[in-house]
Amino acid sequence: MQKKHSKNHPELHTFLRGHGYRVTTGRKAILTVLSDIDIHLSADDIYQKIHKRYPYIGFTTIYRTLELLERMGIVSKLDFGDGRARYEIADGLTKKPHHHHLVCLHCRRVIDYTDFIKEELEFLKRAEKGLTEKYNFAIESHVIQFYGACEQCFQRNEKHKE
Amino acid sequence: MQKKHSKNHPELHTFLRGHGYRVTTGRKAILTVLSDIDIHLSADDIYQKIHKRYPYIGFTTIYRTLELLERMGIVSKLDFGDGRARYEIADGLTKKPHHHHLVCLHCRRVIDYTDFIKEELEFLKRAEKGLTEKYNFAIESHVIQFYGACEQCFQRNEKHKE
DNA sequence: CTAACTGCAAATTCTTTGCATTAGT
DNA sequence: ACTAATGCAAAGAATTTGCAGTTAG
Repeated sequence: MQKKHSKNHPELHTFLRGHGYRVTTGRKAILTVLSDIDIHLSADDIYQKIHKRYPYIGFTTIYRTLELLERMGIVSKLDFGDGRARYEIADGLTKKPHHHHLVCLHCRRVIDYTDFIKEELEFLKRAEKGLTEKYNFAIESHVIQFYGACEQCFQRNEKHKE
Repeated sequence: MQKKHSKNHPELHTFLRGHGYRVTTGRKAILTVLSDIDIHLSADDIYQKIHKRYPYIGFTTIYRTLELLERMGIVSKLDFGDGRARYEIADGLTKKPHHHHLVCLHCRRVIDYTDFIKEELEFLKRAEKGLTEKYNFAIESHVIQFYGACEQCFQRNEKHKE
């Protein structure tokens, strides 16, 4: 159960110091939670997780840290359409492969999936090339997301129809 | 310049009455703005547009109407990542072909594009089929969106580097 | 030491809600 | 007339900001 926060993220240290930022307890703690959980977390999720061990870290620090980490490309900000942002370790900085999200509109559960990435990449490559040429738009990122009903919610709904 | 609000949306009348809802001035006005502009508008955009002619229509009505129209599949709610929702006439209820959005992260401009829809459909068809089978997830909608730098912002940025 | 960072509380912004009143049908 | 719909003002929720005190390097 014990973590080694101090030495956990040598990259973080490099990243931050390299840009003149300081490596603080709060920043390490926040990154550690994100790494350990390794799934999209809201600011509040992070607050809850950290609060036990670091009661003095407030939302201000969390939001400011997330903004910083996002700016540095270490975390990605996600939106699942429920009015609160989620954050996860950026693609490429985790062992997890590139993935996307299936968002259940009924129970708000989110399923990560890593399938069809090859097809997706093919489509993206073409689209990005074409859009860049046609609109002179330099694509930096994309969002591909599916919304619908997860198995449980779908079944529950089917039952109601009977 | 003159509009014929009253007879503008026979479909709306059918839709609403068919579900026991009433056809009110506010609802007609809001749908009319969305149809006339035919581009993603925020609640505030809509408020500004109709406020001149219908000063008594407030945000409450706008939000409630948009929610209703969305629930009925007449308008789509969009998210461009800037913390405020946009709304546009749903695909299929407008003459415009299926489209997606390029969002400039720097000036927040949004470009509609209708290219690569065939490739996209192919990819989506496969992905949806596969995801439905693998996760028993009933896909209802999807979001495909590109973020980046529009021509102007990109050039401005390049200049700074020199 | 000193600039970057933080917590706190207050402010902002978008959106939602309760309730008395108004207006479709 | 009977209810759905509305306006108003107030509440909510997520996020941001000003500022004075704290801490990393």
